[in-house]
Amino acid sequence: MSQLSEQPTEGPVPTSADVARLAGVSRATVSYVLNNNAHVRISEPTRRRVREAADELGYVPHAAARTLRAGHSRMVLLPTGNMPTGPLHLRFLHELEAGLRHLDYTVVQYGSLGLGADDAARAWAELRPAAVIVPGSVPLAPQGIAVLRRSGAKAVITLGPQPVEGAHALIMDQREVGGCAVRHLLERGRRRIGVVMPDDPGAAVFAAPRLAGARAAAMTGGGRIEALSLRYDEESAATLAARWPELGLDAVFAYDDTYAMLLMRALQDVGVRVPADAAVVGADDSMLGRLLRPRLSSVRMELATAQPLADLVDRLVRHPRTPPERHDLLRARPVRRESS
Amino acid sequence: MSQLSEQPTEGPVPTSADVARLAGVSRATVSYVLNNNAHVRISEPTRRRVREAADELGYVPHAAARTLRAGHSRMVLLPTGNMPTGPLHLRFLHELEAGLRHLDYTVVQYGSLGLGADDAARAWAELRPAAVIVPGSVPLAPQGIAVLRRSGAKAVITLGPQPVEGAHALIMDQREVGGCAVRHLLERGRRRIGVVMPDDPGAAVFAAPRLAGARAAAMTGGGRIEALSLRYDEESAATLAARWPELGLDAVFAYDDTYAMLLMRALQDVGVRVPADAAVVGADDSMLGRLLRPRLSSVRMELATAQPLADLVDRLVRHPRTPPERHDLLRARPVRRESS
DNA sequence: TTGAAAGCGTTACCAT
DNA sequence: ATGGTAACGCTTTCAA
Repeated sequence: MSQLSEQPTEGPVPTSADVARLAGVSRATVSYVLNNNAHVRISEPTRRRVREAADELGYVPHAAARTLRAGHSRMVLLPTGNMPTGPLHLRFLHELEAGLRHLDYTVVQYGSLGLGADDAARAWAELRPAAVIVPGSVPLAPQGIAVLRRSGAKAVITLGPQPVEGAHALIMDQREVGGCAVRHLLERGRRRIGVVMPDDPGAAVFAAPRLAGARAAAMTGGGRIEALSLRYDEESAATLAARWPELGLDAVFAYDDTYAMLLMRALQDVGVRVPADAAVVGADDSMLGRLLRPRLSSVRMELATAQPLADLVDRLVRHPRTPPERHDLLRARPVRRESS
Repeated sequence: MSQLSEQPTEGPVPTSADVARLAGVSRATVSYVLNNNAHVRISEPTRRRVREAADELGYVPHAAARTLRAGHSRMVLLPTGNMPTGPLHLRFLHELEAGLRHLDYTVVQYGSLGLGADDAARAWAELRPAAVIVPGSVPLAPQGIAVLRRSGAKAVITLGPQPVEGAHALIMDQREVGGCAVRHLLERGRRRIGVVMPDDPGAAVFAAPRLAGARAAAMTGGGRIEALSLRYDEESAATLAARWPELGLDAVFAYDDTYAMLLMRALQDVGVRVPADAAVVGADDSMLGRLLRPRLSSVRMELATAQPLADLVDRLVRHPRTPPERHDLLRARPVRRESS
C-alpha cells in the first residue's frame, strides 16, 4: 500500500531520476537494478532501496525514451482493417499476440481502415516498429514496404490470401477453400457448380481467391463453375433463388456458412430441394451449419499454431536480411453433412 | 519517384538532421517546415527544398522522439481482451478510431488477454498514452487507474456494462437488453421466463447484467425468472431442452440470437413447439433470426454514434481534471417476429 | 560497487 | 528569415 494513492491527480510523472533521488543512488544504478543488468553487481540492500523507491513513486519506465536511446523498439505492429472476425482468426490472433509478448515484444494493433496505402505505411513507420504484420485486408504497396524498411522496421510480413512482393508472407491460401469445396461436390457427382461471390467489399479479399480455387478444381475434375453475386440480405437471396431453375446448376459453394444459410433458406422458400435439386456447401464449419436442416456441409479450416510464427517473427527481427519467406498456414478439408 | 528505391535494405534511418543537411538548412528549419509552424516565416524556395529533401530520403518523423520532447503523446490506447465481435461493436470501434484519428490522435489497440490487471496497467502506462479506453472485458482495478494517471494519462475511460470507480465511463448498460426482452415477453402474456446464461467466461461480462435487468423487469411486471446455464454446443442444448417440461416455463430469453438458434433447434427436436409451448427471444437482431422458422424475435441494440465520443475523449484530454462522467450509449428495443 | 556524462531525434526558445 | 542550443527520459561506456 502506497500512501500516495490519495493524490493520483495532476503532477509531474516520476522519472528514474526521481527514483534515484529517493533511493539515494545515481540514475545509472536505478537502470541497472530495474533492468536486472547482469554485467554489473549491485549490493542487495541497494537493490531493495531502489525497488522500494520505484514502488513508492509508482514509477513506470518511459517506453519512448528507452526506444530512442536503444535505437530500436520492440514493438510489433499489426494494422487492422476489415479483419475476419471468426473464432478461428481471433484465436490465432490472440495466440500470436501471446507468443510475441512472451518473447518480450509489445504487440499493438493499429486501426487503418479508411487510410490509403501510403498514408497508412507512413503512420505505421512513425511508430518505428521492429516488425509489421499486415493483413491482406489492409492495403500495402511495395512502396509502403520500402517506407517501413527505411524507417527501421526489421521485418515486414503480410498475413493473408496472397503474398506481396518484397515482404515475408504468412499465407492463408483461400484458393484451398474453394478447391476443397468443389472437389467435394465433384465427388458427390455434381458438375455444374455455382460459387457465391459476396457483394461486400470486406469479403472481396477472400472471395476472389476462393473462386479461383474453385475454378482450378473444376478444370481438373471436369466441372463447370458459375460465379453468383449475392448481397447479404433476403431480397438478394430471393432473387438468386428465383433464378435457380434457369441457371441450370446442380450445386453451389456458398462462400461461407452464413451465406449458405441465407441462400439455403431462400432456395427452400421457392421449393428448390436441398440437396436433391441443389447441393449446398458452406465454409467455416460453424455451429450454424449443424443446426440447419438439412445439416449444412461445410469446409473446415485449420490454422497453424501461432507460437512457431511468433518465433519466426523473432527470428526475422534478429536477422533482418533474411530473404522473403513464405509460410502456409491454412488447411481446408470438407465436412460432409446432409446438404451435399 | 525517388531513385533510392533500389536500396530499401539495411542502412541508417534518415533523421531530420539528414534532411537538413541535404536541403542545406538547419534542423530547426526542417522542423518548422514539416510541421507547418505558423509562428515562423520560411521562404517558399526553402520550404520546397526541405520537402524535396524529405521526400528523397523517405524521411518519416520519429514519434517517440517527438513524444519525449513534447512531454506527452497523442496516443489513445484501447486495450482489448474478449471484445464482442458483432458488427454493431465493430462499426462503433471503427467510428471511434476514425473520429479520434480525425482529431489527430493515434489510436492503438493493445491485446491484453491473459494479463493481470496490474501487469496490464503497467504495460499500458509504459506507452505514456494521452488517454486509455478500457473495455469492460479487460480487468482494470482502481489501482490500475492510479498507475495510469501517475504515468501521465490525461483520461482513463471505461467502456462497458459497468463503470469503474474513479474513471470516466462509457456505459453500454446490458441490463436494458434483459429488461427489454422480459418486458416484451410479459406483454405477450408470458410469466415464467427462463434466461439463458452462457457457460463461457467471455460472455459472462454481459450475461450477468442481462440477467439482472431481466430480474428487475420481472419484479416490476409480475413475472418469474429462472437462470438457465447453457454451453454453446448441441449436447448442452439437448439436455436443457429435455428438461423443458419439468422446468415449468413458458418463455425464454436466450442471451443472443446464436444461443437462441441453438436452443430453438433443440426445443423443436424434442417436440416443444415455438412459440406455443415456449416463446423464444434472442438479442442482436441479426440476419440469423430472420432466416429461422419460426422467425426469431429479438432485441435490437443501438449504439450512440461515435463521433461525439471522440470529441468527448478530446475534451477530457484537454481538461484532465474533469470529474468522472458517465455516458449511456446503448438503447434496446424489442423486434417481434414469430417466435414470441 | 557506484557516479558522471554523452547521446538517441525532436522541437522551442533565443540569437543572429 | 534562419540557425544554434538545450532539454525531454533513458541506457551505457568510462572513470573513480
